[in-house]
Amino acid sequence: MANYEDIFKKVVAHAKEYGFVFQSSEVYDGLGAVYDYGPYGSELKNNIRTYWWKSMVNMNENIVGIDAAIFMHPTTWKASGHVDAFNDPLIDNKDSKKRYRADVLIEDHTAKIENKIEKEVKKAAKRFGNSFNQEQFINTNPRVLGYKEKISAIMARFSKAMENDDLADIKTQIEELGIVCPVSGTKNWTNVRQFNLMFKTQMGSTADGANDLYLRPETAQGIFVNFLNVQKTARMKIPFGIAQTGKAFRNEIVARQFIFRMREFEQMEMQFFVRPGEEIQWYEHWKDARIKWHHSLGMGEENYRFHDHENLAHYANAACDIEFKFPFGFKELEGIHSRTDFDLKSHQEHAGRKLQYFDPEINESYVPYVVETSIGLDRMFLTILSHAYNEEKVNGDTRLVLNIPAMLAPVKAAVLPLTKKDNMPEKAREILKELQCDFNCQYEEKDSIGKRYRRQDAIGTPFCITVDHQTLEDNTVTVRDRDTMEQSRVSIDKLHSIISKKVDIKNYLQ
RNA sequence: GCGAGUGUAGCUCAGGGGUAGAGCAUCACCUUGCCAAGGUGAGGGUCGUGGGUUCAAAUCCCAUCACUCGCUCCA
Repeated sequence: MANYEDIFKKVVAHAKEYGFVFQSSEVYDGLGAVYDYGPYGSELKNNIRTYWWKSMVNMNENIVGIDAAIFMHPTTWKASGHVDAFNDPLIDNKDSKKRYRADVLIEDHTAKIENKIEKEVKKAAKRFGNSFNQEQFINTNPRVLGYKEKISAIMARFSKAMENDDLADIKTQIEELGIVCPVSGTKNWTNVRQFNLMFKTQMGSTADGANDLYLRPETAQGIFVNFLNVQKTARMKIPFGIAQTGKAFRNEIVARQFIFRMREFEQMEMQFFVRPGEEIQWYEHWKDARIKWHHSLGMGEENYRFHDHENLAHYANAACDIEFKFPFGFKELEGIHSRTDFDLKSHQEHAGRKLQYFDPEINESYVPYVVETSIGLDRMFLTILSHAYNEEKVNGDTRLVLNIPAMLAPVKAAVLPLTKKDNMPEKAREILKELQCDFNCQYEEKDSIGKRYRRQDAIGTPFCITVDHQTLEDNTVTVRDRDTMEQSRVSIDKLHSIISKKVDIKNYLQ
């Protein structure tokens, strides 16, 4: 395991050293859980996005794309459930290190008092036998009344504190009630804090009169609110899908594992709208289609697995993850969820507008069910980078190579004059010019040829094209393969097709 | 938020009270010319930040910040 961690460390260091990923705002000591993509990183990221887009949107005639804004009407997040689900006041016990929802602690406490009432009732029932009038007892017994008063006093104070955002009072209340941690049994509590999943900001240039907005925590809602727009304008018939890539933001509590978990990240999502009752069949369809997409990259089928969700979210009736074997273990890479009609229905209610589809085949209107595929672009990036990173032994020496799927490689070919003399640089630049238009290429003349090969290996360039003396005579060059290190001599006019053959997306899309 | 660790050159690290070091990398020139590490030279750091102790602090003390790991959290 330590070995895996070492490899992961090396991957992270490599990502920085070779301009793939930098820590955000590094000159200011960094910003937690935020990263920037460098020259090669941004190329790789673009290539991954393009591959996804082509295979999802361009290769499926019933899927179209959109690009929705990051800002959305605040009610969107009420409808999606994000506002309510993440307003919980949280408190930690310093001894057990356990975190609790403050409202749950207080509710548990009142539940205990309720139990006491029940006990009183049972006792009384025994005592009075058949003549026992439970209702009367509860309304008159001084002890029971005392308990009830206690409960309502607690709840009243708690609600008031919540309304006023008086977190300090909630803590005081927990202390005064003598609530102890169920694990450690102590009253050693931290302050009550609220963790917001969503980033809040303001729209409007003046502070007063500005509206609170959120940076979207998921891209899906941009698709749902545009459901009718897209369906009508692109004349889509169910079943059909809407895809989009874009940034999403989450105020997570801590940062871990490099770009695996970021506050600002990019999603590649597709929401597929289907007839109610057919969602599970489509869910299976997309599970299959998506795992095939992953396998198409040739990074080892054994490195992927499905993980079915046991606890389904409020909106889902089936859900699974595709997990990839990262250096730190199998982790979620993509989610496939059958989201039912929850989202569209909820928007329908909150917006007061019908979000329905008239299905001419069955002559009926309904709110479509949705099957979602949602993959993290940054996670996909990490998948590729960590899988591609290899240290090979070559003649007692270590070769560091990124075996990135050729189609995704940031640079497809490097054109290298063997020496800086005898017109070789000029010839090499001629070749570069020829290839540049179709492939991202590099020209390099510094250092020994071997050194240049290794530098290209380190950024995952599939081809190195070397111009030598013979080139000037017969227009042939050597082409060196990244993965095998083998060289072959080919004529310059074959270069285009040799590179194409390996890097064309067509070879990967089935 | 708790606990632990780390912060010295672009990278990896050494140094441990007395005016900053190595290797690699970078740049220039020379040399070589098909798989890294040839030669000569150069640039680059007030040792995370602030304060304290001291004649003197990168070094000791305190605080603080950032990062890493574990816990917590992660529709």
